[in-house]
Amino acid sequence: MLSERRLEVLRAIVQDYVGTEEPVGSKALTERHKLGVSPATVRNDMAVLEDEGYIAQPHTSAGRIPTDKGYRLFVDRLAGVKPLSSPERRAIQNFLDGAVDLDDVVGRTVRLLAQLTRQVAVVQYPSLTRSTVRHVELLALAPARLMLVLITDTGRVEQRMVDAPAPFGEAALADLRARLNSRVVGRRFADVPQLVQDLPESFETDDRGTVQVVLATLLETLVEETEERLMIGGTANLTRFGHDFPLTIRPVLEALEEQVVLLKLLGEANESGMTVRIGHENAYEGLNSTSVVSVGYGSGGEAVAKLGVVGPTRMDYPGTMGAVRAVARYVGQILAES
Amino acid sequence: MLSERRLEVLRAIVQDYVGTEEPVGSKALTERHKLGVSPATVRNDMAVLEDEGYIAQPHTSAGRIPTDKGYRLFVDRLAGVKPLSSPERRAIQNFLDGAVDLDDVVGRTVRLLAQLTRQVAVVQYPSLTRSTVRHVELLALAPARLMLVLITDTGRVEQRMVDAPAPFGEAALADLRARLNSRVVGRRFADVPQLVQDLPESFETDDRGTVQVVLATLLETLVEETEERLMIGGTANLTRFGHDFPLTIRPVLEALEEQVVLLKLLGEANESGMTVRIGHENAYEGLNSTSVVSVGYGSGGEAVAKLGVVGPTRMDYPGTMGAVRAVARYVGQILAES
DNA sequence: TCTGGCACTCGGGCAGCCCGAGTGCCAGCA
DNA sequence: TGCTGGCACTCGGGCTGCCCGAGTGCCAGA
Repeated sequence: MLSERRLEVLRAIVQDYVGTEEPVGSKALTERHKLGVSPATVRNDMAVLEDEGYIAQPHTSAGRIPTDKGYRLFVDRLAGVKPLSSPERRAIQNFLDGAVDLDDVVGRTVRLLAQLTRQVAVVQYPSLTRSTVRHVELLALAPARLMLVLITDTGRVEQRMVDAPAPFGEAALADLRARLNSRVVGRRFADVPQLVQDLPESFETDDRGTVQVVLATLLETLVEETEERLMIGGTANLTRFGHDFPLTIRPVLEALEEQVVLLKLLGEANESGMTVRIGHENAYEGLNSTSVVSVGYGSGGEAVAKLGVVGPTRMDYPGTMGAVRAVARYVGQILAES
Repeated sequence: MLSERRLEVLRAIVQDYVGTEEPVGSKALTERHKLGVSPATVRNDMAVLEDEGYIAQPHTSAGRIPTDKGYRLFVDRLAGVKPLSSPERRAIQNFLDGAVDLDDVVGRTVRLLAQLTRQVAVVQYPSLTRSTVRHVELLALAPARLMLVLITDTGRVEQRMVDAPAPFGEAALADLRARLNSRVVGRRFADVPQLVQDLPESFETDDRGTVQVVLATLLETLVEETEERLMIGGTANLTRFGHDFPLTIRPVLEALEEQVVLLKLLGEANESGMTVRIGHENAYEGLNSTSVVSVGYGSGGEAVAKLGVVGPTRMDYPGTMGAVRAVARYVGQILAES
């Protein structure tokens, strides 16, 4: 167990290093922080912290920098979440209030988050599986060509073409549309399959095939779209990464293009609370020198999707966590209103 | 007017510099290319080319590199468009054929283009203004809450919420839906405004307000969506930019996030043929050290949108142009089929 | 008009040097 | 026992001076 003062030293190291990007030495520490002890004492503390693996020296005769383990301790025990200032809060609200549709909400959120944190922002679109159905529409573009449109309570719209095995009359179409809606509107997507299971039976033999194809397409859409979409922004902030950055930045850019990786990353995050993954805690190798701060957001009490930021392990955790949390909250509000 | 041989020297310089990324000297040139003259002669030619502004020296006692003007001449007069190999063509077709919807087509296109050219790819979604209407759908989510869904011939779907000033009956809704569709289906978006102009008059006074709001929303959607959407990919290729690249890459990343800038960039491109903008020819300052190769694509003979790549001015122009042209062609085919 | 020769320039890389920040250790003191 | 001041030591970074070689421009001759 580390003494109170040693924790204080660790905190000071993290803060200084985040600020200056340079290894911090014992003397500088005592000058910038009121630790009440001499550099020599700090040196002893640092030696202990290094033994325990919380800090490291890039090379002899250099200051110390925090390790992933050090940041972890800092986040868990030494740092709170820094709330945003009220002007910032107002700015967020104003900015998000102007959104006209879901794409716009997500787009604005991603820009906002990138700007606030000066890092790369990732926002997941509200998930289909947790959403409820607001409406299902079925259009005949040609006698045997239908279009299926799915509208969610979060405003998301998905459409699919359906090629019917046989021409499908306008009456049958209206019938199917009505029955489909009466069964699924307001229900969760996850429950849809069993709700429509027996629908084909109530149709005439001629139409049954088409109904089945339509339902199959609907269910398929639900499954496919479980691979969620997401939007990223603020990649220009990657240039603030560090000196050695051509090596660091490349795998990060690659990771950001792999939506699968990002979704997995966000997916790993805790259901409700905020999650911080530091450096090697990230499963994906390319992100080993980055930290990911993510949190769920949703229209009600329940999270329908996640958002977060990706930045260097050397980041301002309290500030970033504050911004992420605040933005998630406001987006949730906006979604609830629409 | 430059002699044939001097042009040949310029071509050799461009090719070598693109390959090696290093200033090329007279001796190396004569060794790698069969120019049939001595280094001394080449030096004289180089001096002329430099006077004319086609090449430059980073510093005395270094080789020459092409200027923007040099690349321009190279593209205009010295280089053709390099056709893809037939395995490449087959690969493109196979890759694009698997697409399930418009988002997927665009997504695959962007990945494909980035991979083929090893540069940053930009693909614009098919434009609404040049598209035609396939269907307009109108749904009542609540008595005074409507949803307007617009479906284009390219498979794009746009939706908007409409708050009606007064409750709107199911009959009136069906009526409006039918009339709207009979007037605009198959017409170009640009023609829609005047086609629906007199619609409100044929409705009862009670409903007229709502009809007007719906139409207003429809027209607004057309205008708003003239700010097109686009998708980018291959940003990881930016790391291959050059040595000095932290300075170069930042403004490029910023430009790539400014959709407006990109759209303008693509928009400037020629209607039909391929357009190459080299270095300072790009209006946007951040892209002054990049070249943009863009071309229109479309389902018929007509271009409905554009796509292209952004890369360093030092790029393989013939190869890039070949890839861009080929991809545009296949995407056009795919769109025509769907 | 091309060519070979020659003197010149200058950036990059290498070796050597110094400087200073930072360390670990130790003896002394509360 | 724990903190402190002092001291010797280490080592990376930056500066200087140097050389080398690629590349140039010019010129006289074929």
